[in-house]
Amino acid sequence: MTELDLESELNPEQISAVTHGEGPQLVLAGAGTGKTRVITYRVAWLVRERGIDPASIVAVTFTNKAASEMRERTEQLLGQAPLATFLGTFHRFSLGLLRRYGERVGVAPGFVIFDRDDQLKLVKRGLEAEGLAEQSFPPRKILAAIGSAKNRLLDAASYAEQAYGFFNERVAKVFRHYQGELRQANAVDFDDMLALAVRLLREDSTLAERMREQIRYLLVDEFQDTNHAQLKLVEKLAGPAGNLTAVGDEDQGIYRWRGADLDNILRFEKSFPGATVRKLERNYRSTETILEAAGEVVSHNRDRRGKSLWTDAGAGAPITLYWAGDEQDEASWLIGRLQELSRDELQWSDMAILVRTNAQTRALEEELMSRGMPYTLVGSVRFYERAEIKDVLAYLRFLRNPHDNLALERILNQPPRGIGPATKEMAEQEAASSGISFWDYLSHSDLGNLPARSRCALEGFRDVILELQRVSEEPSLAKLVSRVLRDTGLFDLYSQADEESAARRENLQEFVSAVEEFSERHGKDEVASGEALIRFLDHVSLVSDLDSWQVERGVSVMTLHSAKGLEFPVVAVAGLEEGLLPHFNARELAEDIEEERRLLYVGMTRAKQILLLTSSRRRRVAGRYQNQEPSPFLSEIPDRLLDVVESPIRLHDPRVAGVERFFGGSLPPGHRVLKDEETGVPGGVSKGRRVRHGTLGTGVILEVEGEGEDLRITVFFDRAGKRKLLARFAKLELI
DNA sequence: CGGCAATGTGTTTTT
DNA sequence: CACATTGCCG
Repeated sequence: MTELDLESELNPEQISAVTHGEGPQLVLAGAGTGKTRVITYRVAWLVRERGIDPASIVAVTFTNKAASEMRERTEQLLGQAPLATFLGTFHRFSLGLLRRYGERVGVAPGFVIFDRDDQLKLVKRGLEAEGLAEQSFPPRKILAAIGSAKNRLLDAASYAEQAYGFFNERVAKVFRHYQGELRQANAVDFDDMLALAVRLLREDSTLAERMREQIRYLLVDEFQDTNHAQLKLVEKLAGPAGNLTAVGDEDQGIYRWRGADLDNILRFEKSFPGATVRKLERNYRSTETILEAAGEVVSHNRDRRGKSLWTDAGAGAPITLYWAGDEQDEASWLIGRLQELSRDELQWSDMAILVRTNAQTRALEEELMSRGMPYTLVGSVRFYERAEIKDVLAYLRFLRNPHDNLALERILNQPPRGIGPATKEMAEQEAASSGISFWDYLSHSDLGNLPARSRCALEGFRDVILELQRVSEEPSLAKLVSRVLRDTGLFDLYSQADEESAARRENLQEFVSAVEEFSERHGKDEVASGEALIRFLDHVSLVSDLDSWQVERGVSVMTLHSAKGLEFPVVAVAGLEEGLLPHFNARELAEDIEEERRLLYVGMTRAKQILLLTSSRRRRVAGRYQNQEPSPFLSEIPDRLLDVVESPIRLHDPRVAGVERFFGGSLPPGHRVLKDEETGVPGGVSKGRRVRHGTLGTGVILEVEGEGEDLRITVFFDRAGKRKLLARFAKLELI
């Protein structure tokens, strides 16, 4: 057993946070200041030095990955395993509560969790039922409104009460419908998990009291990303004077769009009066240059308490900013640069490329592939969201909960077994006229009223399910899954030799392995298969791709959001352009722009030694080339910290810069860009190009100076000789 | 009923 | 450009 040596392992600020006594404390921990360390040491200290029962400590993190890291490190510190402390996400915690006491808030045991696709389907059905067109009421928008209502702890009824205006009143109707269907299916959505947990604790004060007594110390990580429901949950569990340690950094709040409320951290003392507030400002991760640049950027935000990070790591290398021609050029320079760096002592796994949107990863991936460099793409194609996997999951969900009619709908004719829309419609009618559910009708009626063909198809489906239900009584989850794959014909669906089929087969096999691994880790003998099935389905709903990601193979490519909490010796943030970062959809509200700035801040502060930034003049967006302006955030980085590299392509290859670029994004009236086939050379205003002028005739470009409105072009006209023209006025046509 | 083709559409981040 | 949805035909 190792000694807990705080003095030599922690700095004074960290020590006071770790050894904080009773009452709430907020630890404002800047990027790289060792907040994980504080949490793990605090848990270890409470157990070791204070003799606190580990089971009475609850530590909530934002991702499962963070939780398992903390578990590992804490167990290491204590030299014992496994710890009885709850260490997991808000959602996992809430789900645990609901699995035990859910009946008190209206969810029957065995309820399932609807994913985003299910949610959208419910919204669409609600729209249809209310006679609303998807065009004027985009399902995603409706769903966002419902989600945000739930985050604010409004149920359908109270939402309807306060909904004003045309749009919101319709949302309220869809919301009511949506919630009704959830209940009918005995299902909850993601936001329900939190909202119902809060409701449970509000309505059952005895339970709340018991929980508060049991949880003697509550620790919450990434507090800046908590939403209203999560704050209320924390308040319920800790009590106003409770032993809460909240750790967070308002400069790293990047989940506003998901309901996160920065006020939770900015006005912490309002929720927890008398709280001690500490700051961790000593950074152990990055160089001075990186810290200063990132600090300058984020200092432009208004919504912050403000802190200044420092390090004694020394200045380090300057930040390199590359002005790329287009996204291929960007990828090629960036990855070339990484290749150069790998000749030093750096490994591929020491490097990460961070982007704002998943779409940006394409060009990067192509470049990495073509150079044969090892890389891992994080999170773009989620395993459990692949169609073939969702099919199996739908069967499992339905077996566990026959009220899950979304799952039923999915599997009814998958694989195709002759149950088309017409058959489905008829059977639904029959079920409805008998006043029973669709499945009850299928399993308990003789289907005599249906045409023979439909009847046979439905009976086939019924028999498959009934047989599988028998299998699911047996204890082995893995066996059930393979039976599902075999008996339903799902696996045979992909028996062809083509690549896609093979990939899907592999995925299904991987799924079976995942089930086996899960069963082994969760003691397969102890629980009945039904219980195991619930646990597995919960697990699937709660894990993300990032959770299983390890810095193992190659360069990591991921979104800025996924990068939170990680660090790499070399970090590149690509696509620093207006419209991407800050993102187009976040350009209106000051709060949204500040969040985009924080996103860049998060990205920059992931870097330990080397930070690369790129900004492209041109980018393919939805298949069309678009001219891009540099991100305004770039000008917030002091010049002296930047090494600027200009794409060589721009200097001599007008293909990339493009004529639009020279005209500041739009061509003057009367001008057009000739198609490449028309000129033989891809269009662009550059030296040597021939042009035609309305009155001066044809000529050749000698010089191009200035930009945008000030763009001046010197042309040697065949008839009129040398003339300097302001491109804004002169009607020049490239020929 | 099922598969395919053509058409049209929209583009963020995810526990 | 990629995806989803729609419409058509076997």
